[in-house]
Amino acid sequence: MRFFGLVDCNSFYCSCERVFRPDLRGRPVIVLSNNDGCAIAFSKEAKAIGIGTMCEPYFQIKDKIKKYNVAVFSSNYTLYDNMSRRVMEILRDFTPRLEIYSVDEAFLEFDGFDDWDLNEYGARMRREILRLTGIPVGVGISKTKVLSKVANKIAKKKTGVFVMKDEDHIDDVLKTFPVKDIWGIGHASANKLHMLGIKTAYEFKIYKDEKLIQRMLTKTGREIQDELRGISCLSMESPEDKKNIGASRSFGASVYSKQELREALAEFCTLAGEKLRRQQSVCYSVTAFVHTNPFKEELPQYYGVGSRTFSSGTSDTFRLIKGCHEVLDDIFKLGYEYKKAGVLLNHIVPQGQNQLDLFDQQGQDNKKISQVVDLINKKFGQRTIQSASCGINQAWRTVANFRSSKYTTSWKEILRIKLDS
DNA sequence: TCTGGGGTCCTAGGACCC
DNA sequence: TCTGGGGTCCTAGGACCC
Repeated sequence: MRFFGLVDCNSFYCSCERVFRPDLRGRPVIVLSNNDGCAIAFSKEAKAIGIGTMCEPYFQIKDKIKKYNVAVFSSNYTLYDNMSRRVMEILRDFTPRLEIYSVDEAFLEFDGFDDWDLNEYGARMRREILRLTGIPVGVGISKTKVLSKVANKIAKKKTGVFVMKDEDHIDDVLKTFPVKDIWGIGHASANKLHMLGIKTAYEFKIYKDEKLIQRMLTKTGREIQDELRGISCLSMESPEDKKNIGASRSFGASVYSKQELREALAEFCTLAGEKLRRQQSVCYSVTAFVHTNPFKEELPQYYGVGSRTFSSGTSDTFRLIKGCHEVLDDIFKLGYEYKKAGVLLNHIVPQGQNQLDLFDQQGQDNKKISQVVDLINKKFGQRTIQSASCGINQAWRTVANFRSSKYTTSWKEILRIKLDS
């Protein structure tokens, strides 16, 4: 018998912050999105006082934050990525098959664990992760990935570990589990199922007209139905190279000039190019976009987008920048208040499969420069060296007023402890 | 004043080919 | 009067995830 486990860190970003700030124990904590725009992570104390709606604008909850003395943080992805890596390394000791699903979640496959007490095994995972990282996690175990997700949600409400093995037990749980909370069933699909009179996961599981489900929810929905029935359709996946790479940001201040958009696009090309080179791929085209603030309905709105194709695959930041700047020449319109811009790299293939351009004998990519730039930035920190076209002052740069330290990745920011004598 | 970012998968429909 | 059929590839858009 094969089982799937899902381990999920509780309020991951908040938990990371709290590891290095034990004084925040018991106090509500939230973490804001880029640009300090809205709240994206909440400790259970924050949820308890009614701050827990994903992407609630920060400015709309400021009163509550003050009233309840909520600790507020800007996102510190350097810290979260590093803490995530530590958690995942511990999980590797518990199964030979681990799929890192996101920064705070992983699937585990248990094949040949029939005689094991999976409840106890899950509890051990929790203890070890908490002991070694300070991060609390929930563990759900069942017959398929979708069911393990269900079990994980139950685990969080209960003791932290929940195992569903036999059919009757699973059905009992599914009878009280809303169909809209199933992994993979979003708003649109839940509404469609409601129209069929399906409200619980159990009703979905036993719904007979599979052809109708296929037509309404596509193959994805059909597979979820089978997964609820204990038939595994979704297998463990290994990390693959990204098929799309993007970099975009909202601006910290309003942007009106082409020059500033040129800087921002150059910066995003730098970020995207680094990601592309890290997976040793090249892209054949780049898309750039700029747009106004859709929330400011009283202002004229504009969304400009365009692409450039390269004669050969590239991962050269400077070529990406040049392409995006050409696009900007096409799409820029004066007189708008721009709020966001971004770049997308398309048609990505492994470096080894790059088709060189017949008429481009010496190659337009300056591989050596990119390599050296990457090396310097890795050794001395991000943006130690970069294209001057990214600008110096960068008035448009995302704001982050409540950023914590890079406790685990920077000697300069390591935690200091004062000892009273 | 102030509203995130980065991905994946699936399908329908158009373009194109023989 | 009457104008095929089958296949592949690509892309845009929808839905969903964390």
